[in-house]
Parts: sequence; C-alpha cells; structure tokens
Amino acid sequence: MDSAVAREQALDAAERLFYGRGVQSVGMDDIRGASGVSLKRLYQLFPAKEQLVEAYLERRDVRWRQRLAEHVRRHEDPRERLLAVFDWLEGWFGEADFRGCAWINAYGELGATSPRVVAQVRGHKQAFRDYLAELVADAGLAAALTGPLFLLAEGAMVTAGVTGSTEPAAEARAAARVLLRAG
Amino acid sequence: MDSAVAREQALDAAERLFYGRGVQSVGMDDIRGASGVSLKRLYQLFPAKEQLVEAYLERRDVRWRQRLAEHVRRHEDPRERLLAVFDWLEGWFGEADFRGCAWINAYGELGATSPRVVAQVRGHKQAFRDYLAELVADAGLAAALTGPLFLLAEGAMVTAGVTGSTEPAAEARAAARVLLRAG
DNA sequence: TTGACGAGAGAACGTGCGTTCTCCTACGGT
DNA sequence: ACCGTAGGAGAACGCACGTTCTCTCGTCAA
Repeated sequence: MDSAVAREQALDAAERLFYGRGVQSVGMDDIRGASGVSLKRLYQLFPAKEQLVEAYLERRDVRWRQRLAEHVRRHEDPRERLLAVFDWLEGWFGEADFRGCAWINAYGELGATSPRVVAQVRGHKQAFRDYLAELVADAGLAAALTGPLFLLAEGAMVTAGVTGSTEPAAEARAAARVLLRAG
Repeated sequence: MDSAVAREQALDAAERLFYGRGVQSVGMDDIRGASGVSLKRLYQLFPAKEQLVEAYLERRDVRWRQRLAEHVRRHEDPRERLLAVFDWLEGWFGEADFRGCAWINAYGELGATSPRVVAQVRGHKQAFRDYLAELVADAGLAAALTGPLFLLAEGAMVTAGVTGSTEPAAEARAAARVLLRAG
C-alpha cells in the first residue's frame, strides 16, 4: 500500500474517532482497527500520537475553511456573504455527527498539556478571524465589525456543541444583521 | 478532621488542579497530595473520580454565578447592569490563573464520555443564560436580546481562553452596547 | 532457488492511574 | 492496662494504552 494512501486512511480514521470520542479516549489500536493501517506503519508515518493529533487538526482546518469558503462564494452581495457564514454554520451544526468545534474541544482536552495542540487551535481561530476580516473589508464595512462577528460565531459553535441545537446559528445570524446595519 | 472540612479541602485542591491542568492529567494521588486528605477519606467522600469532578463543577458554578451577580448588583441602571456582565468577564479573563471557561473545557475533555459532566455543563450554561434573560427583562428590553448577548459572552470566554487576552471582553461589551441601542 | 527486505499481526513492555487493601498508630471507653 | 475502632501512609492490584519487538510471510532481484 502506498504511503500517501496509508496516511490518508490513518487521518480519515483519526478524524472520525478523535472528533467523535475525544482524543484521549481513542487508542492507537483503535486507529489501527478503523484505518486498516498497521501499528508499525502508523508509527512510521507519525512517530507519536501527538503528531497524529496535530496532523488531524491541520488537515481538518484546511478542509473546514475550504467548505466554508465554497459556501460563501456562492453569494454575490458582499453583505450577504458575511451572513452566509452563519448559514453555513447552521448547516454544519445540523450534521448528524456534529459534536462542537473540533479545535475548542481539543483545547479543552489538551490545551493544558500540549503546546503543539494549542498552536494548532490558535492558528485555526486566527485564520477564521482573518477570513471574516477579509469579508468585512470586501463589504466596505468598518474593520471593528470583525471582532463581534467572530465572537458571535464562536459563541454559536460552543453553544450548539453543548446543547446539540442548531438554533444558536440563527440567533447569531440575526445579531450579525443588526450589527451590520448599525455599523 | 471533620468530614465537612475534608470535603472542602478536597474540593479546593480539585478545583485548583482540574481547572489548571485539566481533569485527565490530574490523578487522585495529586488531589491527595494537594489537599492533605488521604485516599481512603477521598473515596469515602467521593466514591469515584467522576463524582469529584461533578462536585467540583457544581461548587464552582455556584461561586462563579455569585461573584458575577455581586459585581452586577453594584450597578443601579438596568442597562449598565447588563454591560457590567462584560466588565466582570474582563476582570475574570485578567486573573493570573485564567485558563478559559471551566465548563467549556470540561465539555471538550469529557463531553464525549461522561453524560454527568455534560449535564453539569448544560446546567451551568442554562443558568447563566437565564440570568442574562433576567437582566434583559429588568431593563425592559426585548427578550430576543438574550440570545445574542449570551453568544457574545460565550465567544469572549472561548477566545480569551485560547488567546490569553482580555480583549474579547471589551469587544463583546462594545457589540453588546450596539445591540442594546438597536434593540 | 535463495536470500534480503518490507510489511502485517499481535505479543510484549513500561508506565500511569483509578481503586482497594494492608499495616500501623492513636485514641476513647471500661 | 486493654481492646475496638478510625484514620493515615503507602503498597498492591488491575487495567488501559503508548510504544517497541518478534515472528512470520510474501515478494522480488540476482
């Protein structure tokens, strides 16, 4: 089996299991079982579990932001594009396997013990914030709007994760619309 | 030593260690060392670690909401009281040992494996939201404002935790003021 | 055909930790 | 003084899991 293929399969399993059950409750043996990649191969690809976790967060970051950007791109009006972010969140929250924001969860689980994970979380949140800032600038709005919109989105992710409801996305969207109007 | 005293000492140590280093990386033996309460006594008071975690979250919930309410009570004007919530958050974020919201972190760490912890987190967040709803009602504002204010506060907690900055509180406060004006 | 090599299955090893057990000490009542 | 009991210190137990090792087998070059 090709190394690249094995790597993808390992990451597929890691993402499914880590996101669904948390990092610490998933053993390397579970990854092996779910991916079909042997332990020996796993440790060749990722010398330690922490690096598998890092790779999982990194790949998910790229994909998550891609999916978001693709949804946003379907809208023409720059203000609509900003609101589309919250629509996309609503769709995400409604997915069957949704269990909150992977990075916020990882921070809660590993933030105190793994600086590499903290760096991944900061990087992801910064990238998301930068993306919002770009949308705000494209709409010709005040840069100061970025912070509040970001906080609304983060609050919605946390709340949707804890409660299991998609409602926070709609609440955040409504609040965002008010802020856009007032800004 | 009195049972009640031992219980408080155990919870003091549990709170300091669980909040500071996460639940899973703190052993019962660490609790014993930090509290001076013997293992035997610990297991008399809390038959399993999970119940110690529950008790920790429960006691912290009561104290956290008390501290917040005491700060808010110092303000007369009902709208000022709402904004005072965000001032209090800023002070909290600035504390030396601040490491994010204990419940959000606990959800990330144990949400997938411990329904009791999930219940504690939901309970705490619901109580906080109810409190905000009360403040909104007292100010004669539309009930629909509660959701957005709650999301701003949650977003600020997460972001302050991840970045270690107090800035999100000020951003949230500013956004809250705009929403109050527009609402 | 043979021998070297890579890969997989799974045992093995070391450690950490939740929980329980053992032993010892101190004290309170008779 | 003597015993029963509570409590503390810390060893012991069982298990989970990260990581490494062993054994075996298939493959491919010479």
